[in-house]
Amino acid sequence: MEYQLSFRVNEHIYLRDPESSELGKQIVKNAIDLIYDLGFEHFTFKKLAIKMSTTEASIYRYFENKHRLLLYILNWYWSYMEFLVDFSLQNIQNPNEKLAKIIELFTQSLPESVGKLDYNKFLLNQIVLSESSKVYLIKEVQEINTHQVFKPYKDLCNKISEVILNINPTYKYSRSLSSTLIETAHSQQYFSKNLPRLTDVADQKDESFVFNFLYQFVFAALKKD
Amino acid sequence: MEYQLSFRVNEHIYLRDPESSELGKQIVKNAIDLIYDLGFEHFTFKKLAIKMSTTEASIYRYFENKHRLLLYILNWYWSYMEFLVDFSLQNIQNPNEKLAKIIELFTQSLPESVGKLDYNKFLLNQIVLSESSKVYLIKEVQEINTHQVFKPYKDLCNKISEVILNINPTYKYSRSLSSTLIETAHSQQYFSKNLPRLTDVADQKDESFVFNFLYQFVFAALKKD
DNA sequence: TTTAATATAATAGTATTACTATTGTATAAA
DNA sequence: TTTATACAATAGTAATACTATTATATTAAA
Repeated sequence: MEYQLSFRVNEHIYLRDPESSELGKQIVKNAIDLIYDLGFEHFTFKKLAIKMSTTEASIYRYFENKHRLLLYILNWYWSYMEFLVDFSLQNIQNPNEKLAKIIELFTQSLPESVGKLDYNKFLLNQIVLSESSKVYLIKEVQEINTHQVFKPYKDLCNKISEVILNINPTYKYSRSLSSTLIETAHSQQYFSKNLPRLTDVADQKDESFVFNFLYQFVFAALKKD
Repeated sequence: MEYQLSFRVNEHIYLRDPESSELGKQIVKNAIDLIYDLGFEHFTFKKLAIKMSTTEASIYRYFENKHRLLLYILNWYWSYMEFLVDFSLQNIQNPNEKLAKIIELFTQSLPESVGKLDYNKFLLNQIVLSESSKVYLIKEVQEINTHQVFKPYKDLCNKISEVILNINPTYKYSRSLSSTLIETAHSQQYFSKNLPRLTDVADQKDESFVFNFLYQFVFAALKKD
């Protein structure tokens, strides 16, 4: 049995739903490839249009600007990760095991086995590591936040935070620890690869380093005295 | 007694040393103000030139592009923070107290009492919160890293990592914990202000929230079993 | 089955941004 | 007094971001 995964994305993010047409889907798919190749700063709608043999103006009918397109991809990623958390925690009762599983999801490559995506999981994961914080580290953050465009991120943190409170109901920083878990998973993976002296990774190919680091400090933080 | 603080910045970052002329100093000082006002994405050399009543071309004689200018400011910030760590740990013997002091430095407003700067400490601190990660989350990171442009950040982490190893000599992640401390201090302060649902902050004006959160988890991570 | 309405994307622009080659002027050295 | 050279301004070009308008295809109505 093979199934396709798809998520509804907040309609304030796009001008026209990219899921509603073949061109729209291709825009998102090709954008992931091209942002991976060029980095977000060098990525432009013109280059994307050339890659897809369409025109800039056609892409502008779907997204106001490249930031919105990145935000769309991240909303998609956060929704997907929340699904993956739900999916992976099925039939696990022990909350400690649950949290360990969550840390694994954010530090290892995304599982190929769980559902089929329209997008390349590896590339999606890579651009999340380098580009995700650029969707909220902007002057307009407060303004676009009123349109709930970060809701999937907050929902994801909430879900993790529930598991945390299950382990230690008196812990006062369950949401901050959740967002720190996610942000640190990303930054330490990025540092391991690009600025390893900011980490203690021995072998840059070692996928388990960030898992081990996060596992140690997240569980230490939750230990009751 | 009042003294002026100044740091040597890696010469690969600029075309002409901004410390070497009045115009150069003004470029950096005004850039901090304008990046704070507009955000890095909307900041351009043209706007900076108009603000300073000079020309774009004159600014280009100092910095190759706006990213290099931001990198210059961050190098300055990292050097300043390393100085502040050194300064603040004087006469503290207890390594636990030392680390508490370090967390305080990264989570409270920068102390006005320590030395005079050419730059506005408050604005410098604010743009670090929102813009600092943009200096390394770029496609060219590996290439510019070969010129040691991130050395002040690595030195700063090393210094913190020494204090950590003083507390727990067998802890295996002293550098990762240091970079996580700094990155988390920044991201949680940013979230507290702009996306509070990603944190557990009660009152957005509460400066001690991020300190308390970080203090709890850093010391928990270092506890020996 | 013809006409009208709608949806879609392409053409063809403009304004802004990023960057550079060249020129002009002031100061210092020969 | 002439010659360097240091510096910043003028005056550009190329790329990027964005938009108004037009063309075409499809669907719906008469």
